Amino acid sequence: MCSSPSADLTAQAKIRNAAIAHFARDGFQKTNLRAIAATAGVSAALVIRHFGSKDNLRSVCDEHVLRILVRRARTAADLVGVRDLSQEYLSDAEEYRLHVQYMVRAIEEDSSAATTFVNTLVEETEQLFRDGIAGGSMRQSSDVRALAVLTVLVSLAMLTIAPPLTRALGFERMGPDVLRRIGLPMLEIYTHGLYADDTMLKAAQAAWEAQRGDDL
Amino acid sequence: MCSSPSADLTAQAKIRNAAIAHFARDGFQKTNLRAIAATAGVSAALVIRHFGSKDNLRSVCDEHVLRILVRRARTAADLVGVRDLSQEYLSDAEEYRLHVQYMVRAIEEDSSAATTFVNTLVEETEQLFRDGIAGGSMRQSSDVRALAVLTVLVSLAMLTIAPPLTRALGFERMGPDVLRRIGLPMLEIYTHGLYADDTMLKAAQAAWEAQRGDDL
DNA sequence: CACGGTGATGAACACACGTTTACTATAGTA
DNA sequence: TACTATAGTAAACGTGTGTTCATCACCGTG
Repeated sequence: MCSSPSADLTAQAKIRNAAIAHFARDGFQKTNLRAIAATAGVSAALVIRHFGSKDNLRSVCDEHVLRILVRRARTAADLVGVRDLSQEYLSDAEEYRLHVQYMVRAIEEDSSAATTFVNTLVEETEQLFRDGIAGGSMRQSSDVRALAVLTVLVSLAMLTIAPPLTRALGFERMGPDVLRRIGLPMLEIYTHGLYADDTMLKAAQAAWEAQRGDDL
Repeated sequence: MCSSPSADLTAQAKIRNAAIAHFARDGFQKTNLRAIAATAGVSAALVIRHFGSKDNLRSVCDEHVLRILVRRARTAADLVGVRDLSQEYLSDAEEYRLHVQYMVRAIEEDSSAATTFVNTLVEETEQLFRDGIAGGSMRQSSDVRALAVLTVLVSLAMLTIAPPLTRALGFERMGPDVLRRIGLPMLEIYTHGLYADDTMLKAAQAAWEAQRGDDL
């Protein structure tokens, strides 16, 4: 694929890829142009020359990653939630992980690309759920849209577990092993649930009803 | 409580509270000392005078928030995952939300306080699960530790849903309404599961087994 | 009153970093 | 060859920001 370290790409592409890597790993703020230029093997001035400004470079990276991920999301929409994302993740580790990481950073910073990406995921997931419910492979839900948002949220959270969480699992760094370890319980919950009965659910429903009464 | 805007606290406390608010809202990098000083109603130099450096100010804030949250986590450990955290969240909105937000930022930046906080939560949750399983209120699990990490992860993710996700739900900003809307599906999943049968689980187990074979 | 010690300040310093500028080199082309 | 466009660079500039410095303004105490 195009994951070759620094092939004979155009300088623009090399800079863009370096920027994506840095933004994904360290965030937009912490990354400085000179670092991007260094990994791209060019001068800092050239970055500006080609992209105008750091902000515009971010926009270009946003669009680039967004296009790749959305295409992938659409083609891979034959399985649900954890399964599709984590399978993708496990299959093409490096590049995919980078792009997902990038997009999560974008979500944290609330860029417009993030909105598009999230909306696509949610839309795709919701449709998947409606089909699954109609087809009988999934349980009925009181709020399919909220369910879709929730599963997207959980999937994204799982794919980018923060270091403290991974260490709590006994791993040093995030990786396929971590995902396998934590994906199984997720699927168990998705198939069997977590509680033995519905007392928690009933209690929460009651509490929230009562509180809604208080509020208004 | 101590949530009075700018009572006759000592200057140190005012600065610390202002710093916590800014760090939680904008992150450590983006907030500058002069902004903190402004909301605290003092000069930037005084911040340094009292705390030595911005980094040390962060450490003090870390410990402060950590102490409060850990105490709260221990006393509130009578319910599980979503329930306890979100109930807490809904009951004492402002301050608690601020502290949770702060800690999530700390987790993102992998500070030592975040590690302590996460470990406490996971430990507490795991014990809760073991008790629940023994007592019959919760289902058996193949990996209780991973389950604990997962539920902590999900709870934290839910409490800090990013703007794009909340907008996908039709809300403008995160708040109690969002939490109620997304908490119910979470509890439904926790009690009934998501899938109608265990084909997904079986398939994933098989796929991961096969892939493990490939890897080694 | 004098006088240290403490809380507080504005101005200046130092550095990091995004950006600009002046300049070089290479290559296609009339 | 001369000209223009393109790709590239090093060095300088300007700004934001963490930090230091010299200096007040108190205030309790001898």
